[in-house]
Amino acid sequence: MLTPPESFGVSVRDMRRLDGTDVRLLLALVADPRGTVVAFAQALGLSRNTVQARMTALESRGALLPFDRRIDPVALGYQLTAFITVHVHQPRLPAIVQGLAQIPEVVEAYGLSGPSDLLLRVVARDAEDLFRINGAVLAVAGVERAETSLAMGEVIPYRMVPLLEASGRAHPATAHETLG
Amino acid sequence: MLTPPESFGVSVRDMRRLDGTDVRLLLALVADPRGTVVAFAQALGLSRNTVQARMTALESRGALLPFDRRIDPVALGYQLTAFITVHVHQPRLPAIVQGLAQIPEVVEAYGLSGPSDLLLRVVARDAEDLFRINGAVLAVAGVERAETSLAMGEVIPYRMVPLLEASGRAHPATAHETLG
DNA sequence: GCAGCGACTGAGCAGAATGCTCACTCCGCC
DNA sequence: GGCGGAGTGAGCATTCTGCTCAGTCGCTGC
Repeated sequence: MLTPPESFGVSVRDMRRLDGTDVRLLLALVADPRGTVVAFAQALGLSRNTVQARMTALESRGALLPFDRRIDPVALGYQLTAFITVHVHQPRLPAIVQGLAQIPEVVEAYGLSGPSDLLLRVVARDAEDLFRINGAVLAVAGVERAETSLAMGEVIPYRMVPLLEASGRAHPATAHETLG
Repeated sequence: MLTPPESFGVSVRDMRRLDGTDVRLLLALVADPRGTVVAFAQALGLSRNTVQARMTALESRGALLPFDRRIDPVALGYQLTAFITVHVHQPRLPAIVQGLAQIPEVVEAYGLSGPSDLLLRVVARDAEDLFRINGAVLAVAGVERAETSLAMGEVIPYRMVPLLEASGRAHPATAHETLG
C-alpha cells in the first residue's frame, strides 16, 4: 500500500483522505465532543482560524456522519439489540429494503456478499418486542428466511480511535506541525 | 451462559426513560448537530435555561454515545466494511475479545446468541487489506472459525429518527408541554 | 529565480452564546 | 398545606463565533 504522491495538506477538494492535522482534530473532538474551537486550537497548537476552517471543512467534506449515531437506543427504552440475517428473493431486493425501512426498529441494514443477502441491526424493548419485530421482517414480501441472533453484549463498543491513531501515523504531519 | 457480566459493555444503566421533551431535543439535535442552545430553545418553545439543563442531563445520563460514532471510516481511507462471524472456544472468550481488540480495524464487536459467538464489524482499505485483517482475526488464539461477509452496500444507513418519533408518540409530553 | 497558490497566523471587532445565579410560578404528591 | 421537581424570565460577566484583512511560509510551475 503506497502513500499517494506526497503533497501534504488537502489540496484537492474531493480528496478523501484526511491529513495528520485533521486526524488530530478528530481525536480532540473525540476527547471532548462539545469543546470549543478555541480550546481545540490551543490543544493542537494551531490558530483559532485554522481550526475553524478545518472543522467546517470536515463537515462539508462529509467526514462526519449524522448525529443519529450518538443517540443511545437504550436511553430510549430499547434494551435489546439483535442482528438478523435475511435471505431474500434477490430480484425484489429494492422493494424489500423499502419494506424493511418501514420498520422503525430496523436501525441499520447492509447488503452482504456471501450466504445471506442482508444483515439488519434491530433494537427492541424486550424479548416479546423482538419477537414481534422478527415477525414484521418476515412479513415483508420477498423475505424468504430470517435468522435472528440476539446481541448478548457489546464486547467492543464502536470505536474509531485506534484507526485514527493508525491513520495519524500514516500521515505524519503537515509542514507547519512541529509538535510531537 | 458465556457472559461474564462485567466484560460486556451493555450494562443495565439505571437511566430513566427520556420524556417527550428530551426526545424533541434529540430530534432537534439530529436536525442541527452544532446548533446553539438558544436556537433549540426557540425551536422547542422552551426557555434557554430548560434546554441547557436538559442538554447537560442528557450527557451525564449517558443518552449520548461517544463522538467516535460520527467519524466516517471512509474519510480515513477505509473504503470497505465487512462483517465477520466468529466461532470461538467459548471458555476463552474474554482473552479472545482482548485479542480482537488489538486489531484496530475491528471497529465493533458483539457477543451473540445462536450459532456463532461473535459478530465483528471491520473496516479495510481494500480487498487485500481485508484479507490481511481476516488473517489477523483467525490468528487470535481460541478463534476456531471466521466467516467474512463483505458489506456491498449500506441499504439502510444507521438511523434513530424513526425510533425517536415512535418514542415521542409513546411518551406524549411532560406536564408543561402544550406543543404538538 | 520569481510569481502564484494554498495553508497557516495574528489581530481586530460586533454580535451572540454560555454558564451561572436568583426569584418566582405551576403542578402533582404525601 | 407544605414540599419538591420542572420550567421561566431576568441579569451579568465572560467567552466564543463568524468574518475580514494583511502578512508569512514553503512548495509548484513557468
